[in-house]
Amino acid sequence: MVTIRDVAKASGFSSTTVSIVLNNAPLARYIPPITKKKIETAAKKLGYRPNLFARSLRSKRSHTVGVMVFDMTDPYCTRILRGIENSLYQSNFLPLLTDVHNERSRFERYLEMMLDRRIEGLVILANWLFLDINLIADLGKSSIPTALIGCELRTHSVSSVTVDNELGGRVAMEHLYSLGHRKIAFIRGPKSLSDSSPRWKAVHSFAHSKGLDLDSRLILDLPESREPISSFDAGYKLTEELIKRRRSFTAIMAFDDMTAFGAIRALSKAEIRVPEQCSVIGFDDVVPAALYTPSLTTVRQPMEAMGSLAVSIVVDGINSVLENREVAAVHHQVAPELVVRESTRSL
Amino acid sequence: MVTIRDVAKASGFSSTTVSIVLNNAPLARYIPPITKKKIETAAKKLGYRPNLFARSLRSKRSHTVGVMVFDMTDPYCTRILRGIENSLYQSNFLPLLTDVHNERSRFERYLEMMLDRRIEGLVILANWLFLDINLIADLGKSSIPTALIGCELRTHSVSSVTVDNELGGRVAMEHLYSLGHRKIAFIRGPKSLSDSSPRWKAVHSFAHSKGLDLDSRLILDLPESREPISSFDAGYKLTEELIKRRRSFTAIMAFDDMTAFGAIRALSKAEIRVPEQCSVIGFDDVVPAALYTPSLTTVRQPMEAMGSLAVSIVVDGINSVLENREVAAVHHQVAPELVVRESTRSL
DNA sequence: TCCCGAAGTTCGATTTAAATG
DNA sequence: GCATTTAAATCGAACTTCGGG
Repeated sequence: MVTIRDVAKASGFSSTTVSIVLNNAPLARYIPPITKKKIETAAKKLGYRPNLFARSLRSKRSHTVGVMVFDMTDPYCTRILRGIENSLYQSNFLPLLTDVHNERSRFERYLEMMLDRRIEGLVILANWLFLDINLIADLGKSSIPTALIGCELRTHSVSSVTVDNELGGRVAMEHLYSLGHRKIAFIRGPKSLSDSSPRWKAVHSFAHSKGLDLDSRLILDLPESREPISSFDAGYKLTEELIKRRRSFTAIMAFDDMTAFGAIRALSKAEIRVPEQCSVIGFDDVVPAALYTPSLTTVRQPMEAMGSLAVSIVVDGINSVLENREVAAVHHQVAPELVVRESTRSL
Repeated sequence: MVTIRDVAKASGFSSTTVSIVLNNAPLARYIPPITKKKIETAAKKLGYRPNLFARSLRSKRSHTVGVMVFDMTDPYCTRILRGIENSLYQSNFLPLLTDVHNERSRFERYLEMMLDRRIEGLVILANWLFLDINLIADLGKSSIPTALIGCELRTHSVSSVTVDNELGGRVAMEHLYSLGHRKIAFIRGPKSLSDSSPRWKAVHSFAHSKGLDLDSRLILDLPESREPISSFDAGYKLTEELIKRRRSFTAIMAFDDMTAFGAIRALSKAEIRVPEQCSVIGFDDVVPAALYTPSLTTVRQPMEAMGSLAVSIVVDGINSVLENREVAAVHHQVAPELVVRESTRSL
């Protein structure tokens, strides 16, 4: 391995000068262009690459940002990760990406590993609240700028990026309503999930504003669970239950796309055609939504943008820390967007 | 930050002794239990965590393995990553995970970043051959144990893990044949992909062995492309083309699951019901395959296992390097497995 | 010789303070 | 004082060498 001393020897200068030139440090303005050129060509010729361990040991910087996701096999994660990765790539930070599998023990162990590697910032993608609030709150104090995607800790000093769930719920309802649907079945999210209640609140107030009353026998709740697949299974079972109740409905509003997929499967089993006999709308717009048959109408979370936003919050935070400025937590809410495909149709 | 010297001071011993005790180095056997205990409790009380930069600088070890995937939004990647991540977690290595987006420039830049961070091993997940063979071959020489998943470089000193595509092709054919299908349409993989030809070879020889002749007007090829979504689009378009030709067929064997999804969509548009009027079989068994309506019959690649296998190859390689033993490239082929679901049915 | 512990060197870079003309 | 360069200290842990009992 070629070291800075090798470059010094080859160029005829001291390692100090080499360091100053190659890093374009403040002192570099005193160094004549000829010297610079010599050093640079020597470095290039030798293929010099600075040892990051040595550099980080001295400078206390790692140029690394930790990224934690709750479950990488969940297509929801995947798309946000794209945004995170892209932004980090552009900011010259390397992501230290870990998958927590919705297990608290993994969360703790990976967090330790990241701290050991001196991450300068942290992005946590966690819509399911499996994580230890206290641990995260500690982070806020630890001078490691942190952003949460998909949930919010208003009380603490941790930034967040979330969708406007209320808007999303309203948009979905407006869509179904405008297509003429009045008898709508609902599969709501689990109560422990912070996304659930604002979506429902919007549905409720929309219905109220239109003088539509909601049939409580057409409202079911997703059970608490942390497996992403389970929301498909639950969607399937709850829709079967819905059909069994023999209350007529012309549309289903599912908590998320996975639930919607389960619902479509159950409808199809019961020989109810989508969208001819029943419309279905999801939430999220995960990748498979566009590939499904029928393709799924859904409320899209701008996932790439959310990832980028979280990164820019964290990177700003890192810069603030470097300049000894105060870092304040920010809370962003982004607007979702209706994507009309084949699974909904007017009556 | 608390350093080893702080622990030394607090426990009343020198930093040497602290280092020996906490690392359980060979010399530790001479040190009396009482000393050890004192040092350990002091370390715990202070919350001492060794600085990895300092440690790595000295020891030349990073306990990090690089992982490169071609596209994280591809569900094929996702599932293999699970296997990789799990095994790495158990081996106490931290993955440095990067997503190359099927771009060569990213591949090169991330490779450099990884090398700079002194990865001890590398796992590359790349079924699409976008990558620079030469760069990878260099890796083989660079004493960084490397494993390729999904393609093979027999000529070079790089290990690999692949599926037995020939077996997979045969299994799929046997399934369709046993259901009574004789007029089968094929959407083959792009020629540049190493998976394509063995699968087709197996189909061909199976047909030959049964005296079945393949109608060339029912055989189409996926175009060359690196977008995962495109295989859905291509599957859709090619199936439309197939229908337009008005040659009757009772089953479609698609190159992979994405292609199969596209085919199902096209069939459904043409009011051809799956599986009642046409069976469809895929390859891979990506997560959405089980969620699709109808759920997809497919040839499953044991993806988690493939990821684990690649990791164990790399970890073995790392250990060999540490003990100055020779590292030989190994080439594993794993057996795929038929998963029968709803998209195929007997005539 | 065996056991225990410490002083000092090393890894490869950055940075401070200082030395030249 | 100014432009140009460098010796030496430093970061935190690991390892080599050595000395005392």
